[in-house]
Amino acid sequence: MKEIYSEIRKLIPLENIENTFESPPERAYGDLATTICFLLAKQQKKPPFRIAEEIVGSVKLPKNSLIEKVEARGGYINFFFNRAKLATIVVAEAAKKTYGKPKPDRRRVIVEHTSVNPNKALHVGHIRNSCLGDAIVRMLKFAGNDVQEVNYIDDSGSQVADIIVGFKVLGISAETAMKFDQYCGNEVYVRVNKVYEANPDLQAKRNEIIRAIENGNNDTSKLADKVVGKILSAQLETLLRMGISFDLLVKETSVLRSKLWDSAFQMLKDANAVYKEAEGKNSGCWLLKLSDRPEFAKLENADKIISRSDGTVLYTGKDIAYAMWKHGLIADKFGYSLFGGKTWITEAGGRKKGGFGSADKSVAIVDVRQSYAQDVVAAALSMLANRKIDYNHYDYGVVTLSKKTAEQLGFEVDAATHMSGRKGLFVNVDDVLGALEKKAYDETKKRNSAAKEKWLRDTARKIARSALRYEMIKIGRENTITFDAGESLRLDGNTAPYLQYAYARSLKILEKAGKPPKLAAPDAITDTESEMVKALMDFPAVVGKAAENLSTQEICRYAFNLCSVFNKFYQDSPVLRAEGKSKAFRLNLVKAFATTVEKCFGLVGIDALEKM
RNA sequence: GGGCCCGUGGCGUAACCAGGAUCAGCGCGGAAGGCUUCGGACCUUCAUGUGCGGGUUCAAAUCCCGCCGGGCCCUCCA
Repeated sequence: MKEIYSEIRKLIPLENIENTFESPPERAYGDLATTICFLLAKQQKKPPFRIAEEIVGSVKLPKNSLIEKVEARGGYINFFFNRAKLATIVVAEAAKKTYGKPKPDRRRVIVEHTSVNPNKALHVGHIRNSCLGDAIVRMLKFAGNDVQEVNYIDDSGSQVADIIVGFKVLGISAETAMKFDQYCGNEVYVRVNKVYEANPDLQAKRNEIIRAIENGNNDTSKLADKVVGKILSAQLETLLRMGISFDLLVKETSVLRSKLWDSAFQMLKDANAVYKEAEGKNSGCWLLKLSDRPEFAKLENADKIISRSDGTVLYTGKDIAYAMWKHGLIADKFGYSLFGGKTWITEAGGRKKGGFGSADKSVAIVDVRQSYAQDVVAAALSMLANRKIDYNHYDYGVVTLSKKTAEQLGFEVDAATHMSGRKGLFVNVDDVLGALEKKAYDETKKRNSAAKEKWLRDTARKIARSALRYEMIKIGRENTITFDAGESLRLDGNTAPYLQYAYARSLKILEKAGKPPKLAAPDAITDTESEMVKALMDFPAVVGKAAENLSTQEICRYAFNLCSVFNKFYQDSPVLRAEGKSKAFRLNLVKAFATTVEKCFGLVGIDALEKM
């Protein structure tokens, strides 16, 4: 690519011209365009088209240049390359492992995602978070960052207490043949909430249980720890089925029991960031001082309660302590132990261990409804540090259920509706994956009737999870997703299987061809070949921009376009039956395609299948 | 009272942040076609669209202001 840009620079020695390149909308307008004349028009007070004409008039093309023609058109300067030469350069570049890799950013980044209350199974809303988070982890790793993938376990909140109420107070059996997270979320939690409605006094019991869990070291807290562990394992099983796992699980009880909160609270007091309310309705509470900050000043009651009048701490308070740990603003008080595989968990009795926390940057994947709470955390950090804290709330829209799907679950609604764990109005990820896997299995078997059962299952599993992941991250993060059980089972059109299929086809060609011959410039180049080259040429810019914005959507869009161009190419340009230079070129083009698609897959978490 | 997000053909989305060249792309659904083919989870063609009103600009889906619809958030829940 550099080669191309430096050629242009030689012709048109203007500053910053590299940043003004874009793809022309139509092939008749050339292969690359610059918008620099529109910028110059403002400075020079001349119409853009005149400047373009002047510049083009002064250009003298050397012989044998990569650039064959330069044209002014409506203020744009369009470059026409020798397409065969350009193709050779691009294909050679794109086949390299390093193609598209940005300059490495070595900073340590903590990405927190999923963070589902450990009292239920993951539903389709939670999985949007996990899919985004895992893709962001992948993108940051690609960019060279040292990434810690963390899941925050809110094991001291009321939702866990509700389950314990069910077991301990209502005497619901803890034995079940169901997957344990589903049993607790679908059955126990819903039942307990029904009892609350009929018998509000029971809620006092819950508050007792919450306090016992916070204090730790008693029968109730031990039971809660055990139940949480079992639910958490079941949740992680679902995530593993999605191809997602963590480096660390941070339990909220650890924030309390390790005294991390106490230290954080003391630091907040020392920094004069909090005060105790002496009178009024908030008497006895500790509040975070936000009223003098411009982003909160307009609120009616700007200051935020972080500690209750009975001395217990609110969620936001614990979140502040946790954020301080993320950024190394506080000493690491956690003990750590292994929680299966390579995943660590914070544990009161665990050992001291360096290497966690103290990141240069953190990204919290949390849905948009918590923007205010996240702003409070960020504000607290800035009050405590004398440097800029790179704390990022990555927000995204929620997932709602379509009218039809809600009705299928037995609820009467007049439109798409929010999910509710309390009411039992939700769709579990396990169920969606199950249905997707079944469908993918049938489709795969149709095409590979002789294949082994194990391979079929494995392939179906990979198709299913890729499809679900892609569905969750291919659209803009600010959009609300309306989940429809029927609609989501599609495996054609703009879906992961479409991409996987294109990839599998390309590998088949390469496999049949044997070792690809050495790349040589073809004598001529067809339109579809040229479109392939153009798509491959766009890769570095797309990845660079997507990594900078942490935009999963841009990678998805690029990958879809690339595969779609490949399918067209595949349709009208035979590779194996081509001859001589053309065959050599096409094979290398296919190879470059496969390599680039693999990178896209790696970035967003789609499985690259050789066969499907 | 304050703040955030969304509004693009029947449905779902892209382009908006960093305004530009064309039929405003694409997928689903609808209509019509394509296997003497390296795998039809594919390809080709057609129909239908920027919520409303102003402003800025040579140029607005994009920026600014005001409406109208929908969703969300703003202290002892998480």
